[in-house]
Amino acid sequence: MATIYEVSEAAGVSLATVSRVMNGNAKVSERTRKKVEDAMAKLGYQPNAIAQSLASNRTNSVGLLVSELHGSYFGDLMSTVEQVLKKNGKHVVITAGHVDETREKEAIEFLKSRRCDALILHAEAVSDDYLKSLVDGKVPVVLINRKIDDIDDNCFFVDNETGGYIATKAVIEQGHKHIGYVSGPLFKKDASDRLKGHKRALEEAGITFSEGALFEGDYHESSGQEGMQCISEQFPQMTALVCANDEMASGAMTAAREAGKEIPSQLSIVGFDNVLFSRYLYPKLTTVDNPIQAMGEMAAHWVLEHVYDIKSQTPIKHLFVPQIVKRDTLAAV
Amino acid sequence: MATIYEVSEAAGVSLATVSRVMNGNAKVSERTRKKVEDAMAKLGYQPNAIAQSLASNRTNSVGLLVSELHGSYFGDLMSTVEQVLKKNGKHVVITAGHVDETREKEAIEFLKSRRCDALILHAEAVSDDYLKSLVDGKVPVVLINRKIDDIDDNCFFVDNETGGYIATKAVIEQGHKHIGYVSGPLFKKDASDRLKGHKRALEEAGITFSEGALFEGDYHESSGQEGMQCISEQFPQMTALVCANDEMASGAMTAAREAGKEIPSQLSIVGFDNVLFSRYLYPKLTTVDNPIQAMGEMAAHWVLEHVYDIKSQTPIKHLFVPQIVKRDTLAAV
DNA sequence: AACAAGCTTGTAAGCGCTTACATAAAATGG
DNA sequence: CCATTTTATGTAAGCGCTTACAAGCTTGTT
Repeated sequence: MATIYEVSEAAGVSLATVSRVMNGNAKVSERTRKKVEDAMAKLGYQPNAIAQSLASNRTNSVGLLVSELHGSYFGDLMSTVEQVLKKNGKHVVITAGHVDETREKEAIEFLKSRRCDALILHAEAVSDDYLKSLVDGKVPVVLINRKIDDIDDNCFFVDNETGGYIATKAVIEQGHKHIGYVSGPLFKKDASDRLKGHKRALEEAGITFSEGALFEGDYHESSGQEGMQCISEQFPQMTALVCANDEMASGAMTAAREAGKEIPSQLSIVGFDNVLFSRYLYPKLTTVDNPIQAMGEMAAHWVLEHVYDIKSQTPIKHLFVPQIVKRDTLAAV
Repeated sequence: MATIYEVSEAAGVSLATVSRVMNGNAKVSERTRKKVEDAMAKLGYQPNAIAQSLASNRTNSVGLLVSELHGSYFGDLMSTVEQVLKKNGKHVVITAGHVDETREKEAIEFLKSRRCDALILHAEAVSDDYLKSLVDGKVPVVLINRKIDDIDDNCFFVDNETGGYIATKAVIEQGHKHIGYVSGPLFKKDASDRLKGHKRALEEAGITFSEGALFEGDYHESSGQEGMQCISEQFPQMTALVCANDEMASGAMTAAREAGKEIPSQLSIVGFDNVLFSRYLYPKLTTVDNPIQAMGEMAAHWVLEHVYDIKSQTPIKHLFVPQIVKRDTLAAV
């Protein structure tokens, strides 16, 4: 692997000059630029990014923490962030935190130790205080899908309460009165917010919430099945089921079918997130669009603007409002 | 950010000693180790991975190239590779090549410039020769889902021809004689191999292949829909459709339903890959399991063994044989 | 022709670590 | 108790770059 030294020798110029043509910033005469470029090409020279980073204190890479590397939701997030950043010559270093406090912290430490220029975090397990101190630290940090008071400017989040509200509202508008709800794990803020919205919609419509109509799942498909079974036992009059994400909605659909219920004629189902596969389901899932891609894009733009001084045309916005996506699993009672 | 120098000062020892306790390799007395560790804790010292890499010529990170950051197939791959490597203290740097020759090369150059200790590539667009020269280069490289003669030892691949064969065989065994096929883009080796297997199965059963029964798709859902429509026009007697991946199978199912055909009573469908959502589909998709996770695991183990000298218990294997997963979209004619 | 002003290039000091080598201290043996 | 080996620590030279600063060249101007 050729080094800058060999290039400088081959081109008959100093190290500094080679560095200059590499970075294209300082002024170099056409003739020497050409000489250097030829030498680089001849040697197949490839700058050592590690050495560059050490010397310049810039890595041109931003760290991205997600909970998992698989799954539509995170796939969409990673994909969007990478696209925006790559378009501007920056790179993404991705790590997974697996919704575990220790592992999230480790992942963040890793990103910091790699001297990422900025961090984009979808952190679910670490505390607000930890994140606050992180934001107060030296490396710029933004949070996705999390709102923490005092550091609102570093947060990009969707209004989950409203999301839960509109999901249930859509169901109520179809005349349903007996509505089940499969929530996510309630220690998660997004899950409890969505539930709160659900309850508000019920209340507003004069429907009393019943404990038997609620099942606390874990956002995975299987708990949607469980939830479906559990609720239909305790709350057999149910005509509609709202699920806190699409995975669980899919599980619920499977369980409903196994129980001989037709969707949507006998049971309406609404999901949340609008991940890609919700369109593949049969019937196509009515769901609440969670603008994860828009958030990822915003976060990336924030970083470009604040860290690399690359302004984008679109203004930065922090709060995203979810919208209902009506498809085929919701029908009038 | 404290440096090793400040730690050495605080602990009253030399740089070298601090480095030694950090790396835990050389011998350091209990007393000084304690002093250093205390100093580190007090200063909140965090080693600079960039500087470590430059000095040691080791990054402890392996590069992973995938085609996209979203999608079940790549999600599974990234997730598995990360898990195996992280368990052994190594990190993954992920990049996307977007099935484009230039972008794949750029992504690989990026990984090399970051001085990854090894590369795991799911490269689809670059040539065999390019990959061969890469393998002959200095940084260890393994290929996933690609077999290139002469460098078999660096390849982990599934027998796509057999996969195509067993998919079609399964259909034939159910008595079908009029079988459509939606292939992937035929410039891709896996797509053409699967088609080859399909043709072999037909031939073996004495069924003549008809051009009208074939549609060349692009592996995306929409082309499954197109394929379904196109084939049922030109080949209306079709009773079963084999698709070269699950996404297209899902699209085909949608199109079939829109055309009023019931699955599987009027039309059997078989997919390929067995991605996660194939289980969520209704009816649940019969498909060919593509052991992407197993391949990812193997590739990671290969790297651990060859680059980091960490042996695993399971022997390295290069060829993976796909298996049919019978679910609900395949019925007797 | 002499000189200032502007360009272009070179020199050298780091960036924060690792590691071969040298040296000092402790342990061993006769 | 001294010579010899072993063990613990320090010294200093890099790793491959960037970037102040200095120095050398061109110009244009008078």
